[in-house]
Amino acid sequence: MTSTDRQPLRPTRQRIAVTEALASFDDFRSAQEIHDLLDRRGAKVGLATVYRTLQRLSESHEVDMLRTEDGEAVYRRCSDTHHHHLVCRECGATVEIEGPAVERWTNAMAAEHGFADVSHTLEIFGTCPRH
Amino acid sequence: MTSTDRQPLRPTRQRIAVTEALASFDDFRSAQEIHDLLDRRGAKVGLATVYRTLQRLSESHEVDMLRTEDGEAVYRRCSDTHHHHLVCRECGATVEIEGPAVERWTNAMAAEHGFADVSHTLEIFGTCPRH
DNA sequence: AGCAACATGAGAATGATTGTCAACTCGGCA
DNA sequence: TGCCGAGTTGACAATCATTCTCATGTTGCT
Ligand SMILES: [Zn+2]
Ligand SMILES: [Zn+2]
Ligand SMILES: [Zn+2]
Ligand SMILES: [Zn+2]
Repeated sequence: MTSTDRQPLRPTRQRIAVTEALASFDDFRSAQEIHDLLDRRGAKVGLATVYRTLQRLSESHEVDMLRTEDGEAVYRRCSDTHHHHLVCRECGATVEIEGPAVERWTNAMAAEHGFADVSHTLEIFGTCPRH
Repeated sequence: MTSTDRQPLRPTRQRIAVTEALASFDDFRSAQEIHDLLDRRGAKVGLATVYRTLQRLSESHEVDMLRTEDGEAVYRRCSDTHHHHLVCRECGATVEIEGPAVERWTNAMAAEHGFADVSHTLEIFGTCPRH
Protein backbone atom coordinates (compact mmCIF):
# COMPACT_ATOMS: atom_id res chain seq x y z
CA MET A 1 0.00 0.00 0.00
CA THR A 2 1.75 3.08 -1.19
CA SER A 3 0.95 6.42 0.34
CA THR A 4 1.00 8.14 -3.04
CA ASP A 5 -2.72 7.81 -3.60
CA ARG A 6 -4.42 11.02 -4.59
CA GLN A 7 -7.85 12.44 -4.74
CA PRO A 8 -9.79 11.65 -7.87
CA LEU A 9 -9.28 14.23 -10.59
CA ARG A 10 -11.90 16.89 -10.89
CA PRO A 11 -13.49 16.81 -14.33
CA THR A 12 -12.46 20.25 -15.43
CA ARG A 13 -12.86 21.54 -18.95
CA GLN A 14 -9.13 21.11 -19.50
CA ARG A 15 -8.98 17.55 -18.29
CA ILE A 16 -11.94 16.57 -20.38
CA ALA A 17 -10.27 18.12 -23.40
CA VAL A 18 -7.07 16.17 -22.79
CA THR A 19 -8.98 12.94 -22.37
CA GLU A 20 -10.86 13.56 -25.59
CA ALA A 21 -7.65 14.32 -27.39
CA LEU A 22 -6.20 11.06 -26.14
CA ALA A 23 -9.21 9.23 -27.50
CA SER A 24 -8.61 10.66 -30.93
CA PHE A 25 -5.32 9.03 -31.83
CA ASP A 26 -3.71 5.67 -31.62
CA ASP A 27 -0.02 6.26 -31.46
CA PHE A 28 2.24 7.53 -28.73
CA ARG A 29 2.49 11.30 -28.63
CA SER A 30 4.41 13.76 -26.56
CA ALA A 31 2.79 16.26 -24.23
CA GLN A 32 3.69 19.01 -26.64
CA GLU A 33 2.14 17.23 -29.60
CA ILE A 34 -1.02 16.72 -27.62
CA HIS A 35 -0.98 20.36 -26.65
CA ASP A 36 -0.66 21.32 -30.31
CA LEU A 37 -3.55 19.05 -31.16
CA LEU A 38 -5.71 20.75 -28.56
CA ASP A 39 -4.69 24.12 -29.92
CA ARG A 40 -5.71 23.18 -33.44
CA ARG A 41 -9.01 21.97 -32.09
CA GLY A 42 -9.53 25.31 -30.45
CA ALA A 43 -9.38 23.97 -26.92
CA LYS A 44 -7.42 26.46 -24.92
CA VAL A 45 -5.39 24.42 -22.43
CA GLY A 46 -2.08 25.56 -21.03
CA LEU A 47 0.96 23.47 -21.76
CA ALA A 48 1.72 23.02 -18.07
CA THR A 49 -1.78 21.71 -17.56
CA VAL A 50 -1.33 19.19 -20.33
CA TYR A 51 1.86 17.99 -18.68
CA ARG A 52 0.22 17.80 -15.28
CA THR A 53 -2.83 16.00 -16.56
CA LEU A 54 -0.89 13.42 -18.52
CA GLN A 55 1.28 12.80 -15.53
CA ARG A 56 -1.62 12.15 -13.24
CA LEU A 57 -3.38 9.98 -15.79
CA SER A 58 -0.31 7.84 -16.24
CA GLU A 59 0.21 7.57 -12.51
CA SER A 60 -3.27 6.15 -12.23
CA HIS A 61 -2.64 3.89 -15.23
CA GLU A 62 -5.33 5.52 -17.31
CA VAL A 63 -2.83 6.20 -20.06
CA ASP A 64 0.40 4.50 -20.99
CA MET A 65 3.60 6.46 -20.84
CA LEU A 66 6.88 5.35 -22.22
CA ARG A 67 10.12 6.98 -23.19
CA THR A 68 11.31 7.17 -26.75
CA GLU A 69 14.85 6.12 -27.42
CA ASP A 70 15.95 9.68 -26.92
CA GLY A 71 14.26 9.99 -23.57
CA GLU A 72 11.15 11.94 -24.40
CA ALA A 73 7.96 10.92 -22.60
CA VAL A 74 5.12 9.94 -24.91
CA TYR A 75 1.55 9.03 -24.04
CA ARG A 76 -1.27 6.96 -25.42
CA ARG A 77 -4.65 5.83 -24.16
CA CYS A 78 -4.57 2.21 -23.12
CA SER A 79 -6.59 -0.83 -22.27
CA ASP A 80 -6.90 -1.73 -18.65
CA THR A 81 -4.99 -4.98 -18.72
CA HIS A 82 -1.26 -5.27 -18.28
CA HIS A 83 0.46 -5.22 -21.66
CA HIS A 84 3.47 -4.03 -23.58
CA HIS A 85 4.08 -2.29 -26.89
CA LEU A 86 5.53 -2.70 -30.30
CA VAL A 87 6.23 0.82 -31.47
CA CYS A 88 7.28 2.16 -34.86
CA ARG A 89 10.28 4.33 -34.41
CA GLU A 90 9.37 6.33 -37.51
CA CYS A 91 5.68 7.06 -37.20
CA GLY A 92 4.76 5.97 -33.70
CA ALA A 93 2.30 3.32 -34.88
CA THR A 94 1.71 1.08 -31.90
CA VAL A 95 0.56 -2.46 -31.30
CA GLU A 96 -0.33 -3.61 -27.82
CA ILE A 97 1.07 -7.02 -27.08
CA GLU A 98 0.67 -9.47 -24.24
CA GLY A 99 2.83 -12.38 -23.28
CA PRO A 100 2.05 -14.56 -20.30
CA ALA A 101 5.35 -16.33 -20.80
CA VAL A 102 7.24 -13.07 -20.44
CA GLU A 103 5.34 -12.19 -17.30
CA ARG A 104 6.19 -15.57 -15.85
CA TRP A 105 9.79 -15.21 -16.85
CA THR A 106 10.28 -11.82 -15.22
CA ASN A 107 8.71 -13.07 -12.02
CA ALA A 108 10.83 -16.19 -12.03
CA MET A 109 14.00 -14.16 -12.54
CA ALA A 110 13.14 -11.84 -9.71
CA ALA A 111 12.27 -14.71 -7.41
CA GLU A 112 15.44 -16.55 -8.27
CA HIS A 113 17.45 -13.60 -7.04
CA GLY A 114 15.28 -12.93 -4.04
CA PHE A 115 13.82 -9.68 -5.31
CA ALA A 116 10.42 -8.66 -4.01
CA ASP A 117 7.82 -6.09 -4.99
CA VAL A 118 8.65 -6.58 -8.64
CA SER A 119 7.67 -4.50 -11.64
CA HIS A 120 9.06 -4.32 -15.14
CA THR A 121 9.19 -2.36 -18.34
CA LEU A 122 9.31 -3.94 -21.78
CA GLU A 123 8.98 -2.15 -25.07
CA ILE A 124 9.85 -3.24 -28.56
CA PHE A 125 10.90 -0.69 -31.15
CA GLY A 126 11.19 -1.16 -34.88
CA THR A 127 9.97 0.20 -38.17
CA CYS A 128 6.48 -0.77 -39.18
CA PRO A 129 5.54 -2.26 -42.56
CA ARG A 130 4.76 1.19 -43.89
CA HIS A 131 8.35 2.33 -43.35
CA MET B 1 22.42 -4.21 -41.39
CA THR B 2 22.43 -0.65 -40.12
CA SER B 3 24.81 1.86 -41.61
CA THR B 4 25.62 3.39 -38.24
CA ASP B 5 28.91 1.57 -37.84
CA ARG B 6 31.81 3.77 -36.90
CA GLN B 7 35.52 3.64 -36.76
CA PRO B 8 36.96 2.12 -33.62
CA LEU B 9 37.54 4.67 -30.91
CA ARG B 10 41.01 6.02 -30.54
CA PRO B 11 42.43 5.23 -27.13
CA THR B 12 42.82 8.78 -25.97
CA ARG B 13 43.66 9.76 -22.42
CA GLN B 14 40.07 10.87 -21.89
CA ARG B 15 38.52 7.69 -23.15
CA ILE B 16 40.82 5.57 -21.09
CA ALA B 17 39.89 7.60 -18.04
CA VAL B 18 36.18 7.14 -18.67
CA THR B 19 36.63 3.42 -19.17
CA GLU B 20 38.59 3.16 -15.93
CA ALA B 21 35.93 5.09 -14.11
CA LEU B 22 33.30 2.71 -15.44
CA ALA B 23 35.32 -0.21 -14.14
CA SER B 24 35.29 1.24 -10.66
CA PHE B 25 31.60 0.99 -9.82
CA ASP B 26 28.82 -1.48 -10.17
CA ASP B 27 25.62 0.51 -10.28
CA PHE B 28 24.12 2.72 -12.94
CA ARG B 29 25.40 6.30 -12.93
CA SER B 30 24.67 9.40 -14.94
CA ALA B 31 27.16 11.10 -17.23
CA GLN B 32 27.43 13.94 -14.77
CA GLU B 33 28.10 11.63 -11.86
CA ILE B 34 30.82 9.93 -13.86
CA HIS B 35 32.24 13.32 -14.75
CA ASP B 36 32.30 14.24 -11.06
CA LEU B 37 34.02 10.96 -10.27
CA LEU B 38 36.71 11.73 -12.83
CA ASP B 39 37.13 15.19 -11.38
CA ARG B 40 37.65 13.83 -7.91
CA ARG B 41 40.22 11.42 -9.27
CA GLY B 42 42.06 14.32 -10.84
CA ALA B 43 41.38 13.23 -14.39
CA LYS B 44 40.59 16.34 -16.35
CA VAL B 45 37.95 15.38 -18.88
CA GLY B 46 35.40 17.76 -20.29
CA LEU B 47 31.75 17.06 -19.58
CA ALA B 48 30.88 17.02 -23.27
CA THR B 49 33.58 14.44 -23.83
CA VAL B 50 32.15 12.26 -21.09
CA TYR B 51 28.75 12.45 -22.75
CA ARG B 52 30.19 11.70 -26.17
CA THR B 53 32.27 8.81 -24.92
CA LEU B 54 29.44 7.18 -23.01
CA GLN B 55 27.22 7.56 -26.01
CA ARG B 56 29.65 5.86 -28.34
CA LEU B 57 30.37 3.13 -25.84
CA SER B 58 26.70 2.39 -25.43
CA GLU B 59 26.13 2.45 -29.17
CA SER B 60 28.78 -0.20 -29.51
CA HIS B 61 27.32 -2.08 -26.58
CA GLU B 62 30.41 -1.72 -24.48
CA VAL B 63 28.36 -0.16 -21.69
CA ASP B 64 24.72 -0.48 -20.76
CA MET B 65 22.53 2.56 -20.78
CA LEU B 66 19.06 2.82 -19.38
CA ARG B 67 16.77 5.59 -18.36
CA THR B 68 15.72 6.26 -14.82
CA GLU B 69 12.08 6.79 -14.06
CA ASP B 70 12.49 10.48 -14.71
CA GLY B 71 14.20 10.03 -18.02
CA GLU B 72 17.82 10.55 -17.13
CA ALA B 73 20.32 8.34 -18.94
CA VAL B 74 22.51 6.22 -16.65
CA TYR B 75 25.41 3.99 -17.57
CA ARG B 76 27.16 0.91 -16.29
CA ARG B 77 29.89 -1.36 -17.60
CA CYS B 78 28.58 -4.63 -18.93
CA SER B 79 29.43 -8.01 -20.28
CA ASP B 80 29.61 -8.38 -24.02
CA THR B 81 26.54 -10.52 -24.52
CA HIS B 82 23.04 -9.19 -24.90
CA HIS B 83 21.27 -9.14 -21.55
CA HIS B 84 18.87 -7.30 -19.31
CA HIS B 85 18.82 -6.15 -15.71
CA LEU B 86 17.22 -6.81 -12.42
CA VAL B 87 17.68 -3.60 -10.48
CA CYS B 88 17.06 -2.91 -6.81
CA ARG B 89 14.91 0.12 -6.56
CA GLU B 90 16.30 0.88 -3.09
CA CYS B 91 20.05 0.53 -3.45
CA GLY B 92 20.66 0.20 -7.15
CA ALA B 93 22.16 -3.28 -6.86
CA THR B 94 22.05 -4.80 -10.32
CA VAL B 95 21.98 -8.34 -11.62
CA GLU B 96 22.48 -9.07 -15.29
CA ILE B 97 20.02 -11.60 -16.62
CA GLU B 98 19.65 -13.43 -19.92
CA GLY B 99 16.68 -15.13 -21.45
CA PRO B 100 16.80 -16.70 -24.88
CA ALA B 101 13.06 -17.29 -24.69
CA VAL B 102 12.39 -13.60 -24.25
CA GLU B 103 14.63 -12.72 -27.15
CA ARG B 104 12.78 -15.18 -29.31
CA TRP B 105 9.47 -13.82 -28.14
CA THR B 106 10.25 -10.20 -28.92
CA ASN B 107 11.52 -11.12 -32.37
CA ALA B 108 8.49 -13.25 -33.05
CA MET B 109 6.16 -10.45 -32.00
CA ALA B 110 7.92 -7.95 -34.22
CA ALA B 111 7.97 -10.35 -37.16
CA GLU B 112 4.33 -11.19 -36.70
CA HIS B 113 3.46 -7.54 -37.18
CA GLY B 114 5.91 -6.92 -39.97
CA PHE B 115 8.26 -4.70 -37.99
CA ALA B 116 11.88 -4.53 -39.09
CA ASP B 117 15.09 -3.26 -37.57
CA VAL B 118 13.92 -4.31 -34.15
CA SER B 119 15.33 -3.47 -30.77
CA HIS B 120 13.88 -3.73 -27.31
CA THR B 121 14.22 -2.62 -23.74
CA LEU B 122 13.46 -4.80 -20.78
CA GLU B 123 14.26 -3.98 -17.20
CA ILE B 124 12.99 -5.53 -14.02
CA PHE B 125 12.76 -3.50 -10.85
CA GLY B 126 12.27 -4.75 -7.33
CA THR B 127 13.80 -4.73 -3.88
CA CYS B 128 16.79 -6.95 -3.36
CA PRO B 129 17.17 -9.46 -0.48
CA ARG B 130 18.99 -6.87 1.58
CA HIS B 131 15.94 -4.60 1.54
C1' DA C 1 -23.58 32.75 -0.91
C1' DG C 2 -19.02 31.52 1.19
C1' DC C 3 -15.04 28.82 2.19
C1' DA C 4 -11.07 25.86 1.44
C1' DA C 5 -8.92 22.83 -1.46
C1' DC C 6 -7.86 22.16 -5.99
C1' DA C 7 -6.68 23.63 -10.65
C1' DT C 8 -4.95 26.75 -14.20
C1' DG C 9 -1.80 29.52 -17.12
C1' DA C 10 1.81 32.65 -18.45
C1' DG C 11 6.17 32.94 -18.04
C1' DA C 12 10.49 32.10 -15.66
C1' DA C 13 13.57 28.62 -14.24
C1' DT C 14 15.74 24.20 -14.36
C1' DG C 15 18.68 20.81 -15.97
C1' DA C 16 20.15 17.26 -18.99
C1' DT C 17 21.93 16.96 -23.34
C1' DT C 18 23.72 18.68 -27.72
C1' DG C 19 25.89 22.01 -30.86
C1' DT C 20 29.82 25.11 -32.08
C1' DC C 21 34.28 25.62 -33.51
C1' DA C 22 39.00 26.75 -32.88
C1' DA C 23 42.81 24.36 -31.02
C1' DC C 24 44.91 19.87 -30.32
C1' DT C 25 46.30 14.82 -31.10
C1' DC C 26 46.67 10.63 -33.52
C1' DG C 27 48.09 7.45 -37.04
C1' DG C 28 50.10 6.74 -41.13
C1' DC C 29 53.40 7.87 -44.60
C1' DA C 30 57.09 10.24 -47.28
C1' DT D 1 61.39 12.72 -38.31
C1' DG D 2 58.12 15.99 -40.23
C1' DC D 3 53.66 16.68 -42.39
C1' DC D 4 48.74 16.06 -43.21
C1' DG D 5 43.99 14.86 -42.89
C1' DA D 6 40.77 12.79 -39.95
C1' DG D 7 39.43 12.22 -35.43
C1' DT D 8 39.06 14.50 -30.74
C1' DT D 9 38.65 17.85 -27.20
C1' DG D 10 36.80 21.51 -24.15
C1' DA D 11 34.77 25.88 -22.89
C1' DC D 12 30.64 27.72 -23.58
C1' DA D 13 26.42 28.71 -25.84
C1' DA D 14 22.19 26.87 -27.29
C1' DT D 15 18.29 23.52 -27.14
C1' DC D 16 14.45 21.82 -25.42
C1' DA D 17 11.55 18.97 -22.54
C1' DT D 18 9.82 19.45 -18.23
C1' DT D 19 8.96 21.75 -13.80
C1' DC D 20 8.23 25.66 -10.86
C1' DT D 21 5.96 30.02 -9.32
C1' DC D 22 2.22 32.22 -7.79
C1' DA D 23 -1.55 35.15 -8.63
C1' DT D 24 -6.06 34.20 -10.16
C1' DG D 25 -10.05 31.23 -11.41
C1' DT D 26 -12.95 26.84 -10.21
C1' DT D 27 -15.06 23.18 -7.92
C1' DG D 28 -17.41 20.64 -4.36
C1' DC D 29 -19.89 21.23 -0.50
C1' DT D 30 -22.63 23.16 3.17
ZN1 LIG E 1 5.73 3.42 -39.05
ZN1 LIG F 1 4.57 -7.29 -18.51
ZN1 LIG G 1 18.87 -3.23 -2.58
ZN1 LIG H 1 16.89 -8.80 -24.89
